[in-house]
Amino acid sequence: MRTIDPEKHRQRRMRIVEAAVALFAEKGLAATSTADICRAAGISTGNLFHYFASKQEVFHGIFELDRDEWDHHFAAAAADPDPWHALTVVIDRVAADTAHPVVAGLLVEMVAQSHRDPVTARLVAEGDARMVRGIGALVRRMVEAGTADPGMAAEEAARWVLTLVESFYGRGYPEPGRDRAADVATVKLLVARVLRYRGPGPQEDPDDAHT
Amino acid sequence: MRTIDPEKHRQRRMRIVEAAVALFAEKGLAATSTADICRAAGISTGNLFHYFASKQEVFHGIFELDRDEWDHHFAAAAADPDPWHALTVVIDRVAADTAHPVVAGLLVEMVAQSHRDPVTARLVAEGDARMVRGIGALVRRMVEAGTADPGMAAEEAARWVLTLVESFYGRGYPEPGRDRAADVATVKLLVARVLRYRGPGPQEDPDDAHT
DNA sequence: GTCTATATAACGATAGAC
DNA sequence: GTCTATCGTTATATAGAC
Repeated sequence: MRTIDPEKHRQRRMRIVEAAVALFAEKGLAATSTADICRAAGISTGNLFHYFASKQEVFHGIFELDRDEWDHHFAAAAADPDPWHALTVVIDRVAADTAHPVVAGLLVEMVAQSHRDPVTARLVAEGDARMVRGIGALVRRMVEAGTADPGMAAEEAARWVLTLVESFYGRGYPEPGRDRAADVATVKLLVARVLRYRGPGPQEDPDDAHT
Repeated sequence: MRTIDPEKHRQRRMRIVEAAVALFAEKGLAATSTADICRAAGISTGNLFHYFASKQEVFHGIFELDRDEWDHHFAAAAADPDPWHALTVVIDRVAADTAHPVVAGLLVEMVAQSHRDPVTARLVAEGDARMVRGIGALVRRMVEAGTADPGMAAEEAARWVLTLVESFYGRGYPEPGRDRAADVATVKLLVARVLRYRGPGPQEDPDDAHT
């Protein structure tokens, strides 16, 4: 067999993508040069184009990194007997991921590119659909168990949960007064309110009875 | 007096900024050339630099367009005797603004730039602070009137309201199944839940009593 | 104040040696 | 497969005519 390496080629590609991630996050797609990427990846200037036809293709490769990871997470969530607990684990994970400025910067760049590049738009749409599907399955289980009553379709409710969770992306400016752990707790509280969750678990403040 | 035109100069600047808005929204800051902006503004290639020292400065000029407008809106909101009604007007306004793809594209570009340019970060922070202050004042009035009980400080609650409202920015991909009018209604519903609003007005579904 | 012309540098992508 | 060299283009910003 002469066909040399279907796997090694893929690994080389991913190595370039991983080197590009930090640059795209810091400077954006347009302001990052292919020479920058090659330098960060430890390859020579033009060698990138043996693995990708264009700079955009490198950017699109980023989405593959996310995909397998979240498929795995939602498989674990489906195996969790308590759907509310599984949802809090998902929220914690997004919060932990976006605590890295690189991830936060990359996510806003992805969304910005989604507004102008159809391929990126499709990849973002697929990523969102995966999140909505995964969260929606958890919401459905809560509704069927009678612990939540969002008053709308499960996947519709999941989209609004995702909106609250996306507040972790941040706005790019420092917010010294904010405590991330407190924000995570608040998101869980507000998600419970949005889903009208009333099952077991820390869904509302102890001093809930007001006047 | 020889000093010719403090006002005409300002108008010329704003004309250039307005021409640049659509380009920044469509292609992003880095991918938009100053020659593009000059062509759109109807001036010759280098003439832009008589009004702005750099392309970034043109981008920063965009924020001035927003500022006066929202100061005006929140002054009107403060004069509204019903704070919940005033809040729904604010929500309607953001929804209407972001219905334009240009505005939506521009907002995500602003947030993306905020992650890498300190000046933009400050301008975005000031804009957010203005929104939080305005919405927070309305929340405080509801709390004092006893019609809302968010269980947190008014400006903290306002930040979460803003998070829900920002879902109107969109994600850049078409969502054919979505109805914008329905989304606006849902945001108002969820804002009511987040604030635990129980005053007069359409704050919850008629079929609220579940089982 | 507005124009044309251009300095200087860097870009993405390709070609061909090894 | 990886390298060096480079093509052709385009960028921001400036200089100087009018």
